[in-house]
Amino acid sequence: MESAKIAQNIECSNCHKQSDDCSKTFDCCCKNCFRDDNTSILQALSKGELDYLVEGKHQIHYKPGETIIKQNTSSTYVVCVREGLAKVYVEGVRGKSIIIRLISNQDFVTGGGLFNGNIQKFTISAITPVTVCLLDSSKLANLFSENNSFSVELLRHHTKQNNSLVTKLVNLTQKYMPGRVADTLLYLKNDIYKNNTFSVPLTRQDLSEMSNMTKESLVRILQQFKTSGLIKVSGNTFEIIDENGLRSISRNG
Amino acid sequence: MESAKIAQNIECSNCHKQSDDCSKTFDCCCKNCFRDDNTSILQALSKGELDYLVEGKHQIHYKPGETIIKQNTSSTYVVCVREGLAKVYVEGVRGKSIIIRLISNQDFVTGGGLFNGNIQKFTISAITPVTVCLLDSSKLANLFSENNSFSVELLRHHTKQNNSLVTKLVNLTQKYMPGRVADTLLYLKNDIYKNNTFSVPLTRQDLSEMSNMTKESLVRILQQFKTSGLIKVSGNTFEIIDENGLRSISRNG
DNA sequence: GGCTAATTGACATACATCAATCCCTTTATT
DNA sequence: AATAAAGGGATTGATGTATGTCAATTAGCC
Repeated sequence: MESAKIAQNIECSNCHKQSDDCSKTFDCCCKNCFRDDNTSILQALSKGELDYLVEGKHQIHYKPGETIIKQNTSSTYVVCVREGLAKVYVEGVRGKSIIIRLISNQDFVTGGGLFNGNIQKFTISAITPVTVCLLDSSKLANLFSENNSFSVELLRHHTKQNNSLVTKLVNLTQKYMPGRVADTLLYLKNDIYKNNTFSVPLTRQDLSEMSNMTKESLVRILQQFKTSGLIKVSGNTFEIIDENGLRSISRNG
Repeated sequence: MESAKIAQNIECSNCHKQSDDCSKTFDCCCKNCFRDDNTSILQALSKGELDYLVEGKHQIHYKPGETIIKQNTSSTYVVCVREGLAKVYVEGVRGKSIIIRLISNQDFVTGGGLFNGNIQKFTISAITPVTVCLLDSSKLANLFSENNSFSVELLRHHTKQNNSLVTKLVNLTQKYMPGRVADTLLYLKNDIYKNNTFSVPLTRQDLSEMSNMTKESLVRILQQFKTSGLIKVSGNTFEIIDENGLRSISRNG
């Protein structure tokens, strides 16, 4: 153990990492926190670069329902979620919305404005109480120019987002409702909660906006899945009984 | 005019540019051709870098209907269209496809595999006879690392594609058929042909796959637009009579 | 006990499907 | 050269169905 050296720092009460930043400010949007996430594109940054990025960041708390980023407005911030759950969605025609994805700890949203006029293409709003870091996107742009492996990571991030949008396009336009609900349930199980049983802070309306249908239709499909023995539902608690069954429904549209 | 110096080169019979490349090989995927396009992301490259990229390129001809890139296969090529019209589409469930966009001269498709395992997320096939350059994507990756303004352009390109996918997602899932057909017609007029009257080499099936509906439905909507005086249609020749009318239909879904 | 969300039912409709006909171009035949 | 046959796309009509809309009821929850 090399903890001797690290232990000189006070452990942050919130994120439980050793950091001079945390120890001084008790502010958990600290450098260590960023580095902790193996999937973060910020991993490619050196300590100095991370210092530069984190300096002057804003750590903000939002209550459920509050808007973090508003679609079609200009914002020079890049959002990085520290705590809680938020939804990224597009406000479409006639008041209908599509939830693109859910974001939680360490998730990173560039919003479509990077190097492109800073106009946000999504609205992001808090579902649970949320803590986010708002990073200055011009700093990100500077790092993009200076650190090549970081820019590769950022491009990869965009490529993946691109591919997931294409998949969503196909799933939402070509599948019947059962297939779309199956996709939503599998997304929650495998990508968000990573557990067969999970309790979601989402309303039926939210779930329907993830599945591109009305809330009434969503409820009906959930009932069908319940009586077919594919899932158990009790309020906001879901249990996936037959994942292969759901997969099959998803495949056949 | 500085044509004296340039005139020492033979003019390429095909692309009508002066170029030693063209003059020797009569191969129109020449460096001059690339530089000619103001919107090309390749503009950010120096002459030497362009040489590096263009060296070893493959210029290939395709007949109508031929597949240039096949979805879900691995390919280390990046496609750059020199001549003709091709469609970029996703093959979805139950044999249905969605045409994402049409590509013609100078258009550039990275396909979703760049820095991401080289698996293509789209199928690209020729509509008219098509000439494309296939560039080695690893060379693109090298240039990405070396030339910062090029990497910025590439990221911007991805960001724009991202935003257009989001728009497509909303349009195709939330609008009624008339709104979707209006979008397709406005796309053809403003983005592809840049003219009120245009003759498309597309079948009704193609148009329907751009609008996410069956070909029968597409035909019916076109009839409605015709009798409403919004457009004139005769075979494959379209004339936009009332663009504002179409815009209004597009907005209201 | 009142508020919002969830559920259920009856009904309306946008859209797909299926089948028939039409139209136009290409190929074969006399 | 004129005509017929063939084939594929375009169009139109009749019908079925997936899904949305509207309204009423029930269930949770500060």
